[in-house]
Amino acid sequence: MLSLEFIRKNPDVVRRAAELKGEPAPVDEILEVDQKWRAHQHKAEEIKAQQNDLSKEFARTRDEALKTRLREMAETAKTELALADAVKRELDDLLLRVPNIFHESVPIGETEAENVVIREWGTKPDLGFPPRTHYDLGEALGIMDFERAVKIAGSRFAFLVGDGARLERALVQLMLDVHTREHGYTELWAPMLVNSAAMTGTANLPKFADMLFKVEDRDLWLIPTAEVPVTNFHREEILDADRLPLKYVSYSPSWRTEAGAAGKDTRGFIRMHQFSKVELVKVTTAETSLDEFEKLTADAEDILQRLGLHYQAMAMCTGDMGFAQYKKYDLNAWAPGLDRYLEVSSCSTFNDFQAMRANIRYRAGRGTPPRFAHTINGSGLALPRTIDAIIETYQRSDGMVAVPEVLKPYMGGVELIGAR
RNA sequence: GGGGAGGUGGCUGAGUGGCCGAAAGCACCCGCCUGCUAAGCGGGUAGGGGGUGUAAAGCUCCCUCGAGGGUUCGAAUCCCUCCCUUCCCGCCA
Repeated sequence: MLSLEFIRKNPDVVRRAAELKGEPAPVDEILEVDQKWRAHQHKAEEIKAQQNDLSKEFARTRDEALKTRLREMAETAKTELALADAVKRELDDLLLRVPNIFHESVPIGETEAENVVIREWGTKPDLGFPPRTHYDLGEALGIMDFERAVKIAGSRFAFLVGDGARLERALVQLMLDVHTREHGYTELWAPMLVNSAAMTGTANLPKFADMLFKVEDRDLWLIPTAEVPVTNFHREEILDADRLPLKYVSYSPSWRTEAGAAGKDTRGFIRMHQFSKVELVKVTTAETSLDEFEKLTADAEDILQRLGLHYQAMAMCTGDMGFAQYKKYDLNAWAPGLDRYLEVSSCSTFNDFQAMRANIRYRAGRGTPPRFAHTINGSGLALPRTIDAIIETYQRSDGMVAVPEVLKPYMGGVELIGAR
């Protein structure tokens, strides 16, 4: 979230950012409630201070009249504090609903049409024959099964079968190996159900509850991304600055209701209720976060390059960026069969927006006050669409799919999917 | 799931109604001492918020001893509920 102090001092900056993001921001309401809260707070504190003083006096004098007066004061203080607390809760709730501001380098725009391609790697491959889609090939090769998944779970679920499942596992291994051994990330295996506080820390709550699966009768939610448990790993902590940046990589399934995506990407292995993802997370300082964000994006891109997949890196415009993000890049891999780019990674930096919610701080030096950390994350990469791009890019005219060179060590001798 | 013990600052840990936001130790910082290092000596070091400052500093007040509620003039300390840790038993991958 944005600090109350920041909103007090820069209401116009906050209003403008919200407007360009297409998000509502209760700035005026906050300023109003803030006034109210401070008045109550001040009054409550005055009574309390007086009460504390007189209470000490009573300890000495044991004066019964004073005791009666103190009893009344205690009542007054209690009601006034309760009033102040109620207003503060209202204020806190409003603060959680204010979108983040964005970095000055973010392109201004309303829709995805105004996103900007900042990099392109490789070119669209010319296969020399009409490319087929991954779902067509996947079902023909028996490595993807959507029909049976519908039977046991519903739409937007899938089975990967045989070499399909193996391909997914190989990709996870490759990504984890590269990120831990070469990019310096520490692997985390994280809880995949988290509580409301954690969800609030990463800003999935309160605004986006309808995107999440919730466990009945418990304060537990299925994670929509490992970003949630991993970013919250250091919640309520004060870190030493010389330990930063902290770099974590975590493989996990991710669950999303895909509310609001009805009718979109219903065909194929693209937009699933459950999917695997290798997620990169950094916790860093204010000074280094933009730089670390670029490096994290490069780490994700490295995987695409090793896989030999053509992709574009896009800078998201304000309107397409989202509530919590300070700056965001999407990596879109080319899928020849679908004849379109698929978003396989989304890399974001949050400034101190998440850290403030999760209360993650660091101390820059002895005797200096703690500061809120900056958090960064990005997929490195999301599995289904990466698999799609691989299948469609490495397909052959005979309907079989070649295993990319880097994956061969992980495929247990399988070099060609479909050869039996 | 049943029963016992417990949750205090960066860490260890004392504190059973006011003198406690908290002894002591460790760690760390500053200074002194020392040829250097170690030791020693002196001082300092929790977080959040309000008010007052142009800002910082400072001053001042309030809150925080797992969370919430209660008793009391007054709660780290007493009572209740919940969460968590740990031990024993039960169950089970």
